Amino acid sequence: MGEALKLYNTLTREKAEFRPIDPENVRMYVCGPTVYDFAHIGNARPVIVFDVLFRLLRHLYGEKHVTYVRNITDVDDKINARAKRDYPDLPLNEAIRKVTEKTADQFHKDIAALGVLEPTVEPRATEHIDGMVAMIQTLLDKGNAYVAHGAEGREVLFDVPSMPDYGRLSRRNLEDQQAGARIAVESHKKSPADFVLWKESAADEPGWDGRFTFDGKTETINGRPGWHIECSVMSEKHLGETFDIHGGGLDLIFPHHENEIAQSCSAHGNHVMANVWMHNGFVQVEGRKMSKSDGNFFTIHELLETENFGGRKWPGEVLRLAMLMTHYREPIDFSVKRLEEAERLMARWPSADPQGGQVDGGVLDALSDDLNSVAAVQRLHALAQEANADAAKLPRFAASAALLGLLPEAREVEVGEKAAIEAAVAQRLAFIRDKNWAEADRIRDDLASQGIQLKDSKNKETGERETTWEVKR
RNA sequence: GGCCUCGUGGCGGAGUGGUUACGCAGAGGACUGCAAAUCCUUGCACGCCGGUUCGAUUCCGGCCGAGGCCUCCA
Repeated sequence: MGEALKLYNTLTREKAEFRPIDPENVRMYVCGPTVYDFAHIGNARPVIVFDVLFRLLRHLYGEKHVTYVRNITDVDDKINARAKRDYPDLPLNEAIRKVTEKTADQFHKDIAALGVLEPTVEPRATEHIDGMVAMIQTLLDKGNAYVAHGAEGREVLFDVPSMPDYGRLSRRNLEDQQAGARIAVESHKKSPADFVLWKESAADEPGWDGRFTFDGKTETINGRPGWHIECSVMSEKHLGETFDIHGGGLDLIFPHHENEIAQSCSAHGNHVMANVWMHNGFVQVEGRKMSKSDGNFFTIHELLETENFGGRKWPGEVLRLAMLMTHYREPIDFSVKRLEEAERLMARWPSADPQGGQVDGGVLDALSDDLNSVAAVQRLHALAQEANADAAKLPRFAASAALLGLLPEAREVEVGEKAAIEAAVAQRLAFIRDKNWAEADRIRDDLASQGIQLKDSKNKETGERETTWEVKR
């Protein structure tokens, strides 16, 4: 038996053994994209990291015993702005639907190319408006929320001081934050840290009828939800009030995850939303965080399909491997050199069928140590070399690579094609015997352009040249 | 100003109180008509200053540097 799974928990800042609440149903929630624009490679990182964790959990607890929820945020003011810009002639709701559908489709296409499995559930914010209204009402009823008049209409705000544990995840103490911080003073808030749960919409903004009872009266506020409430509602709906793992990028610790905890725990009257909180580090460009607001980003799509990065396109599996060559909590400096190294490494890996193969214990132990994909990849590379030398070791390599989602998919070679290749190889050997190098090399180049890699060696006994071949990915 | 993370050779990165992984790239060699692949050999490091210690890259303290969060953000 291998090592027990250990995970680093942002809540405790310690690595500890993972014990699921219910091994029959291990539950994980990861914050997904806001669909208003192409996802960049920094957005891809949590998707890949938690995909590896998802695969590992399925391996450890069984495919049917893991529920992975990754949401799609399709309510957001950035989406509204994009809709107005891109479809000025359409009614707003229609324009918004166009933006979110198009962007979500692109996202799915992009991450599929990165070898990411579909989550068990992929809920959308717009499908959970009723749940949000209900949770907000609960917070109003319990005295954790209040209604105030902001600059753009009425707002339902979360009353941060009503939550004694607030700041536990991010280790912030609100008083100490104030000095030097860029917090805009908004006088309608009782406390500067209070955040929006529901915001009244103007006529040209999308809105839903939220019926709330507060201050002894019931009113309908046509509005839209704040960013944080959706995750509290969707995680509760699909995973329950308390679940095992909540993940996302480092920048979500505060305020997003802190606020989720405040909402969920206040609404549920408990102290734990998720037992383990995991956060991945950033993808950086020249030592700086890659972000849309700074404009220093590359989209997944342009890496896959254009020649904007390093003057060429990059296969999804190379991007995935490049990502896994650094531990998920460390920053990654994204560079051409890094992608090239990943590609070189992978080029030496055999392709094989993972069916029936046993996952290597070393790979499993590495992943079990807080998802140490670096050590896992190194072990995988060693397994690849063993498999290259001894075909009996192929299944182990293949099964291990599949656990990381890095299994090279060999192109199927049909019987007819195989015969043609072998004929060409024989013909080339004949040309070589005649020292007709030009023709021999032409065949070699020809096959290479079809993705067939030739490997020459010398027979030890006879001294004759022998040529084997394989399908390159 | 508050809070957090990090600092190992060209790059990616392990690890340990005392023999300094490993991979990639580089160099040299074997093999080859030339390549590719493969094999062998090889150079290069632990941010700085103190302390503890027989001995510290590893423990403690300080410093310097980098990055992040405190505003939308994976």
